[in-house]
Amino acid sequence: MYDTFQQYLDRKIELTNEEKELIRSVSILKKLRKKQYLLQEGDVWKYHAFISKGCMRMYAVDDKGLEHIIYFGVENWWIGDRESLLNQTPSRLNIDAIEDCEVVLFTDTNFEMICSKIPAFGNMVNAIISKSFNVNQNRILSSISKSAEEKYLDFIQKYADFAMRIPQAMIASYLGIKPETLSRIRSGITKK
Amino acid sequence: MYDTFQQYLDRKIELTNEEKELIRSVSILKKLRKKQYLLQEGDVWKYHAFISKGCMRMYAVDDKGLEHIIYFGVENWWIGDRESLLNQTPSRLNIDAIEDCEVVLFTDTNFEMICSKIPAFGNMVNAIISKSFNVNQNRILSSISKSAEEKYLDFIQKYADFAMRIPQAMIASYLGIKPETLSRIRSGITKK
DNA sequence: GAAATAAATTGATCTACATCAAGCGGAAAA
DNA sequence: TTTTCCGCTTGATGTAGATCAATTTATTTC
Repeated sequence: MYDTFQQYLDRKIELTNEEKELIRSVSILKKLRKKQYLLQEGDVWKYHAFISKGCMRMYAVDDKGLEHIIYFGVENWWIGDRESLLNQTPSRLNIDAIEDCEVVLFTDTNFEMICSKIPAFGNMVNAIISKSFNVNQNRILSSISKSAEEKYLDFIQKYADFAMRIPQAMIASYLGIKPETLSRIRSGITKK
Repeated sequence: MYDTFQQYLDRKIELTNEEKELIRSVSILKKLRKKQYLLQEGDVWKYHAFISKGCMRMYAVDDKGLEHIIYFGVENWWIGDRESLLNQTPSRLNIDAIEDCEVVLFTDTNFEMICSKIPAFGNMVNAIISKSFNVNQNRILSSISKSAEEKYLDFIQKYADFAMRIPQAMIASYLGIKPETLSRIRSGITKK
């Protein structure tokens, strides 16, 4: 279960065996069944979570009870509510498993300890955050400037490797459109 | 001109006089007239920019020539294209001055040097990036889940301190709606 | 492998927002 | 002062996407 994470690390940075062991020693392995929550609205998020297997989503539920997905994560991606973690405030978000999943968790304290003891690790983390920032900025641009069809085409191109693992209704939610609309867009595309 | 930045630093972190001097010694002061570019599409962004006076915007221009504003910055905010900076690729974005502005620039090299020589500064930068990440994530949620009117009300509440300095058409662009629509929303609100 | 449940499609209609176009008021230029 | 421009408003109409509702097609579950 830890293998995927170790391989991920090996691809990103060079570590001594002691460093590897340090990281491993504070890791927490967790399995999640499909539909199981990793984080539930109202709870305070305390971790840094690496997905070693499966597919997850992070979403908010509005006053009308509608779900709005703001993030998907699969193998080798990180997931979590950084806002709740940073401010130690109850999360307004939910994270749950779209498929049976395995995750590697680090408490924030341990994670910070690793970052400071192993600079390469800290740098890797900063790089990931920077990249995520850019991804979000591009998504904002897309959301204010593109049509539903363009957003969908961008999505399946950008996330080609896992897009087919995600139910259409969830993709629609992520794009901010209705499932019916996405269905029509798809049938429109295949006709072309 | 440098005062605003120095005061900003003093509010955020404690520095020795030597450290202050180090930072100051590599700072670049720049004045911008209204409408002047700080970054133009196609150029590679090389800096970290702090706005000490005025109001700026960052935006993309689409194939139809329409501008889409993805960010506003005022006094005490940072601005820049982190994607272009990180990858050293030509920027797809423009940054220009909405009012006459003053900015404090640091080349990326000097900025990294400061971050590593003055850990408190580096930590401050990481905190800013984390916060920006959260801001962007909230904006994504808003954009996929709220009506035009809700987005506008959120905007003027969140950015009450400078919202009135920004032309309505630009606010509309930022929200991903048309100026006519925003005008109608506003007249609808005041009637209530 | 049938029954039950959930996901996706399809049609009819509705609405929020866009588009096109004209006009107004206020600031800047001449 | 007049002229020009620009930001904003207002009206008439168009349209992308939403809503409501009925089926069909997959997936679970027993």
